[in-house]
Amino acid sequence: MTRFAPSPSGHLHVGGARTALFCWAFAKGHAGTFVLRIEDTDQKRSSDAASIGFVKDLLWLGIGFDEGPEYQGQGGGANGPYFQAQRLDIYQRYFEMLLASGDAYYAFESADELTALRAEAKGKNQPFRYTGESARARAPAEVQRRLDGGEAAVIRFHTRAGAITIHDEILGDATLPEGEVDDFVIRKADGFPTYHFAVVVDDELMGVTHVLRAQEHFNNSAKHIVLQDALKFRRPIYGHLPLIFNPDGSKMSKRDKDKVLRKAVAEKGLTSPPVGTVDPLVFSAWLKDKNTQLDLEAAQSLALAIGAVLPEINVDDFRKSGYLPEVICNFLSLNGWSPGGDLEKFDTEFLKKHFDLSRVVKTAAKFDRTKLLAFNLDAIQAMSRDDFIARVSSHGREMHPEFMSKLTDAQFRSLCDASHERSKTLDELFRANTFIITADDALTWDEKAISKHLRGGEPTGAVHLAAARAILAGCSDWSVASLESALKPFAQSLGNVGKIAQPLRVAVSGESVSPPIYDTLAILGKASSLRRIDRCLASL
RNA sequence: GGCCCCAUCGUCUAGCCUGGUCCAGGACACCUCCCUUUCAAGGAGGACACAUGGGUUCGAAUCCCAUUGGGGUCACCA
Repeated sequence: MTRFAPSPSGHLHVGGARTALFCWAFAKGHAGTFVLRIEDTDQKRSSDAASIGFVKDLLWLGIGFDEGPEYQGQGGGANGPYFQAQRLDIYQRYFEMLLASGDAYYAFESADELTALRAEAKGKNQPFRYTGESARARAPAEVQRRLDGGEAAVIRFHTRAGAITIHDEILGDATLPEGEVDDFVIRKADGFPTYHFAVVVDDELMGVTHVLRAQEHFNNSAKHIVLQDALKFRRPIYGHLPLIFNPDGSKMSKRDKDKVLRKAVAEKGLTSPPVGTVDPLVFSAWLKDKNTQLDLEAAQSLALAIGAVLPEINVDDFRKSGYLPEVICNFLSLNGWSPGGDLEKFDTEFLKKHFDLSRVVKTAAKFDRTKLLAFNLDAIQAMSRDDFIARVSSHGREMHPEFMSKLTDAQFRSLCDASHERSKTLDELFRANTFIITADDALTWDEKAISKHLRGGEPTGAVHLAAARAILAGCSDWSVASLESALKPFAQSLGNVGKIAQPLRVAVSGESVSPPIYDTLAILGKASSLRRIDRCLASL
């Protein structure tokens, strides 16, 4: 049995997704159970209604769970509740056990006092270690009196002397010398357990046998081990997964979006937000303090307004950008694991069958979006025509409803056919072809494209365009094939086919880049194409 | 800074455990050429790595040690 145990969040980021995927694959490959547990023991961060929004990302990826919160037919189970905040009475029983055995004690230092001690240690370049001698020596009666008096107190675990060895299926064994683990807090002043305590109790009670988590948790394992021993719990088998970084080696985080925005804002010299994007007060506070983050919606509207492209961080970002869930899973698997040999492309069925801890790599990976994009392209090209149309259209209905509503079914299908082999994402076709849904009378032309392809050349592109217009006007059948046969002889008479294709392209699309020209004309239709050409000619 | 972990092309990685078949394989990116109506896509080639220094050994990418570099961690966050 494995578990994925994130803190509540509306979004799943790629690192979390990889952890979930590996936990899922490992459990499924061993006829085991995959549990989702929500670690919501931090009251400050756990109030949102959207607290488990990330579950929809999990399901989109195809990662279902056997036990956990009930959500769209997933979850349930006999070991609940699966929200830690609902398990307080359970933890309380174990606190009392440790208190009674002398393995835990009350401590009364305030957060400020501890911060000061920490700062002092830091100043001397020493690690901070809580030594609980005076607290442990306190007479039970005094402790009781202070508790009765309503004084704020935490419960700390009394870590016994001795080195602690962590067995890890991925990293091997590591031994922390005595004194590395201090008397850490297991119950906060608000009565909630800390992460360490809740994890240990829940993993035992839920029957978790294998704990796969990110490497940043490695040292925490020592704390978990001493707790398990004191509570007479079984020790799960650990596997700490290598971290995933940005290409520049920095940690991947939602802050990266703010970073990109700050840079774009600075480049544009903006001192106030574009109207209708971000509240001016929020904006100036955000500009002033580089540690603050805009919320997702604000960030997106600001990005749209200033033409910045936010980096994809969350699984949902990738979905919106038109990546395929199966490709995300495939690619994520390759960050930290490989099946060996030269095999790179595989699905989650394969992963389930072949995933094993011994082939997990020890080194951190840098997340390479370019390779992801290449994988996405490969997967799209491998789709059947009908599949592609279905998936693009479903993406379009959600992300680009206006675009979809302005195209007839036939137009959309032609556009798909013209775009299939060149689409790296499901979104590209929409972003690259807005000229199609622009009204004929509203189309504007890119100045550079006009001067190069219409005004330039000898004779000018405009002359060829006018000639082509005459030929097109005589076409009764507006299909790709007949357009081609109508235009080709003329084009060839000019020597270079580009002489006619480029002026036409610019005239009907406004830009020098579009799908193949015959497809472009066919999609627009005769009336629209001629109207655009006429307006273009008139505008010169 | 203490402690822990890690180290193969720019990137993800195979090979390492069970030294020789590795003057190190694949993929993405890159470069060149071809195709071509734009952008892509596609085709054919190419360049590119065992961090350094010591051992062990007939022989080391593979085993050992040191150095260097990178990362993690040191919360009443998870």
